[in-house]
Amino acid sequence: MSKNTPKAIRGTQDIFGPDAEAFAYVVETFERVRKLYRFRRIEMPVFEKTEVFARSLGETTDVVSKEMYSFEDRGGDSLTLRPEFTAGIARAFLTNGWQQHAPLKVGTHGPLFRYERPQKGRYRQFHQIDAEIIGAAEPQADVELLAMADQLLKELGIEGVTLHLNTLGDGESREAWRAALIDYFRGVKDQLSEDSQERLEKNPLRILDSKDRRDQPFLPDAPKIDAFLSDEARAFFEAVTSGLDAAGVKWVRAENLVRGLDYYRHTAFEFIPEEGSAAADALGAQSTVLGGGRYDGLIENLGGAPTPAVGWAAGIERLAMLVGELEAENLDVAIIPMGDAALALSQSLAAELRAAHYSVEILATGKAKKRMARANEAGAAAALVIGDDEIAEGTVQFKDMQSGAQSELSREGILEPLMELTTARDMAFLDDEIASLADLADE
RNA sequence: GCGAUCGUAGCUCAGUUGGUUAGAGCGCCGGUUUGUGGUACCGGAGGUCGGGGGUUCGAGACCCCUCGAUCGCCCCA
Repeated sequence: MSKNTPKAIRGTQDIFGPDAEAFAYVVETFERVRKLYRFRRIEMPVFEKTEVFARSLGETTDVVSKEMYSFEDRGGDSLTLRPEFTAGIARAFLTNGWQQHAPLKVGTHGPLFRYERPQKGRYRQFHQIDAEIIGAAEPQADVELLAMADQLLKELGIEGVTLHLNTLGDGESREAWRAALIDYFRGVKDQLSEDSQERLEKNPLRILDSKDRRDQPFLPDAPKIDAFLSDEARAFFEAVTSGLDAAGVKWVRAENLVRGLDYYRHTAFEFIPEEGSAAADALGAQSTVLGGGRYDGLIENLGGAPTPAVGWAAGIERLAMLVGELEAENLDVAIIPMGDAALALSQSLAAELRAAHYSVEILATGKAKKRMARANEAGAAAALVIGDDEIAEGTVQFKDMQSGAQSELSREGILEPLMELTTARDMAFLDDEIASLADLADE
């Protein structure tokens, strides 16, 4: 590589091959599950006015105070590359009058940007899938959203990840709890870690999350949210948990789980790999694979009418790491033309076969030996060799790549054996799928 | 933003206390059949040792800076 060659920007990635297949698999699976739950697809701009995020997430959060890609456009407006989806969706809900569709279930995916120190599973341009229910105050919405997340992870074949669930209560419960936490931690302030001393002012809830050994002794006796929950908030949380049980979604209570963004109320959750599991290993220090909660105050914050909402987002790269590397699907037909006349014929043949929904690759360059090897490499079910002799006869050499058997068939005659070969291959694949689904059902 | 480790062919790595033309495996290209694969054998291409500066008679190996990756903290999906 020449030293003049430009390099990629720090924290961005170029994804190719098995990793890209895994990435696409995550998105495709999300799209499929999304439809099962009848979430509508939306597309969102990648940038917004800076205030959309500043007001939504909270000025003092790390995301807003030091991680946003903000810039002035030529008109002098301060714009920001979206660091998350929810704020922009809430803004769209208001500016487009989507109230008329409430309760609105929507899903999307795409790139997000955060100026952070890159690490495994943490990038400056990263990608998320996202699901939101806006305008639904009932716990049923939380349950449905979590059931969808749970099913998504199962469909992706991800194991060893569990739902950690907490409630932050309604606005009043949360404030009362927050005040009690500040009181409690202020009493032992000089014994806390430097980080937590700072958190005491900025975001006391986060102290509960601390991994610092100096903070640990004070955590068990810290005030619990449960003591501050209003009757409504308690009833709400009970409805969520019993709904999850009924839906067959496994969860554990995580009293210390809080979320970093200011807009969360009531339900807060994260799917986290179990300690020591392969999943935990694959993710390194980035433990949360999917997270979210209820944000009843957000839309009001942006100047709208009070509107309840719940949502979650999941990192596509992180999910892809848990999925592991995937191979591209096998090729159906490799066409190997020998000579110019044969090339022209292969192009029309390829068009016909592709119209019939067979995947086709024309291998027109290199020696026959090399091309056959490439057909094999691509996992072709069949190879069609065409040369001057075949053109004269109106035939093709049809080779079953599995058995190696080759026969000369009329051009029209290839469809039937081709269908036999590909369905045999697909049936074998389906048998495996059914077997693994049966295993899943047994659990 | 803080602390630590690392950076040699496309990939995974080896390069002894600094010393002549920097190596291996896999991959790639070619040959052993001028139109045929998965094995075997033979041959070949490919690296300004992340970049810049310094120490030295001499540096891939030592020092400094820089860029990047990885690990932990922080944060978060």
